[in-house]
Amino acid sequence: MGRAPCCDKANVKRGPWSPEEDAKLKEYIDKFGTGGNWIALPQKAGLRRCGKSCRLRWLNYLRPNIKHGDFTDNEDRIICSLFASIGSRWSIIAAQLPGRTDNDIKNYWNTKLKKKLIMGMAPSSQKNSLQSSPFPSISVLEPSSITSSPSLSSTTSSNFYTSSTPSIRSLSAPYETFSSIPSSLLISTTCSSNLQEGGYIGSVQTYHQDSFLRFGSEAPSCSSSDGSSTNQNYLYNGVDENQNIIFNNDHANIRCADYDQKPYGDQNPLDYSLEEIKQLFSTNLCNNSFV
DNA sequence: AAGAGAGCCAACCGCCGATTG
DNA sequence: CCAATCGGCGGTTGGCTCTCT
Repeated sequence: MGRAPCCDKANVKRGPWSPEEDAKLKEYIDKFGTGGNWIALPQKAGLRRCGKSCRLRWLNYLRPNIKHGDFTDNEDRIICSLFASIGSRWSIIAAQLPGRTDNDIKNYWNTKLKKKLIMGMAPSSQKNSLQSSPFPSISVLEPSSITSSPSLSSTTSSNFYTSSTPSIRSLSAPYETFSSIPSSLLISTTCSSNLQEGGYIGSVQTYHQDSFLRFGSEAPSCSSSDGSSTNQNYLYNGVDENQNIIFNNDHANIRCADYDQKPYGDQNPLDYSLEEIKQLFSTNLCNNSFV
């Protein structure tokens, strides 16, 4: 037997919201907040709506800073990579895309992105990679591509997949292999580095069961307001503003944390070499020898 | 121009886990 | 400890719009 309905369906309005209802709901929440009780909210706000309907309307449409409209290539990449690693956990995926709702992402995936992938139509800059593999691969840029541009995000926002740029090398990233690693072990991972080449590696995000494993800092800051930047900044934070891991010389200082247990921003950055990152995404990962 | 089909997306449904009394 | 309640989530649906024939 299912649970009782949350409201009297006979006495609540259903279907699309009118501008007047939107205004009422928004005005009420702006003034009083949700009060932690969606069920009681519609009555207080003077709405003949189910509390769940109010909640959905607020979260998916009325809430401030909601982003509507086309998804960017970068957002495509994040969705693809997270879907490959955790599946249809839309709320978790949405949490990585500020301004996007789980419903939006779900709709976008079901109506567009899935077809893009099936048809081999990756985000425009990454077609080559996805035509050969359902999983994104990691690209590594040579140091010159990092330091030569004041706007890191504009030059590297498309580096999650193989690129046709000659200076970019790609690494295969079989995301499903992460599931074999106990997330608790990953927190204390340490690596040394001997690599002589520099580079830049795409953002790395994955999950282990309910735990979110992430590399990089939560609020990376690698550029000053005038657009200038330094390698030192990159090294310190480990990632750029797009959560991409920065490699320079033979090191990348990145954070690695269990999202559910401790914010990754609280973890000390650890040194990883390019080789070690490669191993992260290759067979060593499957064998747990990374830890 | 009109009908059919496809695409899109807001909203609903029902289940699950957490919380509360 | 247990049942009731609620918030949150993912899957699904229905209706509107767009495109094609």
